[in-house]
Amino acid sequence: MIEKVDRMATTLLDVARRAQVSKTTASRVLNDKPVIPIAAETAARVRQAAAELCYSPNPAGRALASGRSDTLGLYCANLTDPHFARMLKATEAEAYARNYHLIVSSNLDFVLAQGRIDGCILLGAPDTPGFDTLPSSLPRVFVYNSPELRPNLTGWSDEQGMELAVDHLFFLGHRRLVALFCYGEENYFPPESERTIPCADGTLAQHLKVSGFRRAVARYGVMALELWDASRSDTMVHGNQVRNAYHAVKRLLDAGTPFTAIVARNDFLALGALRALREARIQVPEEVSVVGYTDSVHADFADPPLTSVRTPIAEAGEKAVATLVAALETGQIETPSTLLAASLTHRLTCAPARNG
Amino acid sequence: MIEKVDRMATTLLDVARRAQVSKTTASRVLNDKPVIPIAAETAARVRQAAAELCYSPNPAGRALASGRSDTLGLYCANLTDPHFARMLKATEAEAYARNYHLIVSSNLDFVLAQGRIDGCILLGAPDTPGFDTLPSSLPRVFVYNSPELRPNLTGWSDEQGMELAVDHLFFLGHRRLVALFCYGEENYFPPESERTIPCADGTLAQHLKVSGFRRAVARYGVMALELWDASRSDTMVHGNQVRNAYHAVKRLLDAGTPFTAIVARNDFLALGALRALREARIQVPEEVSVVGYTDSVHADFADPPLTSVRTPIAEAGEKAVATLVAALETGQIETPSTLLAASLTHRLTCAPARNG
DNA sequence: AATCGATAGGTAAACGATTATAGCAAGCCC
DNA sequence: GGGCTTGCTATAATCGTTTACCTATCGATT
Repeated sequence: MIEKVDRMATTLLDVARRAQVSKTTASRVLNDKPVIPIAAETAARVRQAAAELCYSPNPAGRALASGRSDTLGLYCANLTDPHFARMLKATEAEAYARNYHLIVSSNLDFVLAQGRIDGCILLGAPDTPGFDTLPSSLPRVFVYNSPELRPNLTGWSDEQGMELAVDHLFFLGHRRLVALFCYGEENYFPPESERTIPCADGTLAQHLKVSGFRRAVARYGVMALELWDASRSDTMVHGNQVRNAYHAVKRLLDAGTPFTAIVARNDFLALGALRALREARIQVPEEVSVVGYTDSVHADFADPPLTSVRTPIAEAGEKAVATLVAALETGQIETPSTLLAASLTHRLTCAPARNG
Repeated sequence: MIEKVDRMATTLLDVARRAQVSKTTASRVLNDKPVIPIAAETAARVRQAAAELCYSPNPAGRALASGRSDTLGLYCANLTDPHFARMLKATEAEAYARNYHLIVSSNLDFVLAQGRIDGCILLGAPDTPGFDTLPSSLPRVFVYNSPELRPNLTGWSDEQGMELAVDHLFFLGHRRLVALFCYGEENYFPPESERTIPCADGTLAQHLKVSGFRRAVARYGVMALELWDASRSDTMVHGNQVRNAYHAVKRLLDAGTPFTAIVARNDFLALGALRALREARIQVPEEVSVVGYTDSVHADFADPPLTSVRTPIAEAGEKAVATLVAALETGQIETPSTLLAASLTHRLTCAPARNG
């Protein structure tokens, strides 16, 4: 049996009594809402009483009366994703800086329960399963990779990110590039219709990266080989991706195909490539340059440390909070959209091409 | 200006009206609390009305009236710690399985605000700064490494974990062990008084690991060398730890000191050791075995994949939820304590000793 | 016919805030 | 001195629930 605990928490009434004023006055002082002027001396008395009693308002009472909770919801299907972890800290800090709280959950119902939050940040595209239950009056920001502006979006373009990688290699003199993607059978080049791979979180896994790579390659007119390895991009078994990429690159080397740089669709594939190169005694970056994608925790501990495209997910989280708060304070439901730029984290796997 | 949005949410009263009963009856049906018998036909009518209106109770109203929120708080100072991420998922799942919600935050005030949660799980020892503000009536579970049972603890012993590593190596025939710790100058052996290194989160960083190592080593009578590298254990600059361990092991090899296995205080130090061994063309595990600690995400992607002591943090999270829920349902404030066992995740860096 | 014990369900008072509205002085003008 | 500001404070309704307590009906028993 759960008993009603006698919490004996100090309430607004306690504060008011101690300060010899009414609840109204106490509330107004503490919320600093000078709709009506309040004598400085009175205000000081209230504040002191609150401090002495260690008063902190009951969130439930406040939410019920005011209709808002000063809380933002952050939904992410997979809380253990390190990519998400990077966003989390920045987002929370930004929310607190703006005097909002943040609820983090992978349970959509919880996040969206009536009145628990004033607005929400959702990792994933608007057509993610479950997002259709969003109350229409709830301000929202979707955070995901998108090549173009969409309603209520704060995101970045993986197309631009991939172009960045190719740009960098091109300017280092590389003219023979290999791209590592994952899909279907090795070296299987999927038809157009198959290139859009939906992820579990509703985002499109890599077709933006593919098109970004191709666009950049076409612009510079460099030679490019796409290696499609056997692991699905949406499998969570990253170890498999490392292994598959290792084998793909190994075979490429055995075949004697000439190339001076590798661009990978994610850091796991890049890790596999590094392993194959090391085994073949090919120096990175002196002989071959490698660029990963995502700038995950693994990039830093690769040997040598991996240069990687950094998706601006932390910045997206901050921006999403700012956007949401602005909307709430102006009473808007629709939020303006933003596209942030991916950047490149330079480590030790890129160098000028030798025979460039 | 924030305006009071006309949320038009369906309320209990709407349900009651539609089902032609009073709020009381509707509430009783929906909460399934048969303190008073209710006609099956009436209950069905209420449930149907609720379903038709997509009713979901307002958490604020419920919390205010009942004095509880069916929500547990999970506090962790650093949400981006991958070690914590591993716990998070399991904890959330366990909470939902028991019909509780989970609020995750690195903001203690938020977690502890009056009435927001019914109980809390706190990562860190009870003497962590800030924990002294916990309301005395709030059931709590501390999750941290402890060598012995303490009040309100759900944890594990790093002493036991370290012994496990030594056990394993001993049974594989290893008799000359090297332990990698981090503190002070390299090869500096700190006096007893300095061995207790408090971490940012209030836990004791490694003295349990040191004593666990020594105890096991003494039991088996094997040769042991402790390498204390220059990086502080509480620095978040893991890259430095990798580098320092690399240099420490490199120097050890250059000096020709004989050993057949390395035990590291964490996976970063083990990564550095692997690097030094590889550079010296020493085969792992054929010539030297290596055991890491924490079983972090990096262990899986090390080359070769690193055998590592797995701290039961995910299990601790689950257990903490179970403990807390049990306490809440019996109206207790104190929670029983549990010590879970660390285990060993076998990968590819351990093999029988050659000259064992 | 009065009483009683179930059973089924309603009334109304909390819970802790916010906030519209009313109230009360004092000062000022004509 | 009546009316109108201006400056402050109090009363009371409200938010959406839960829950202690009360009422009504009905058949069975005294």
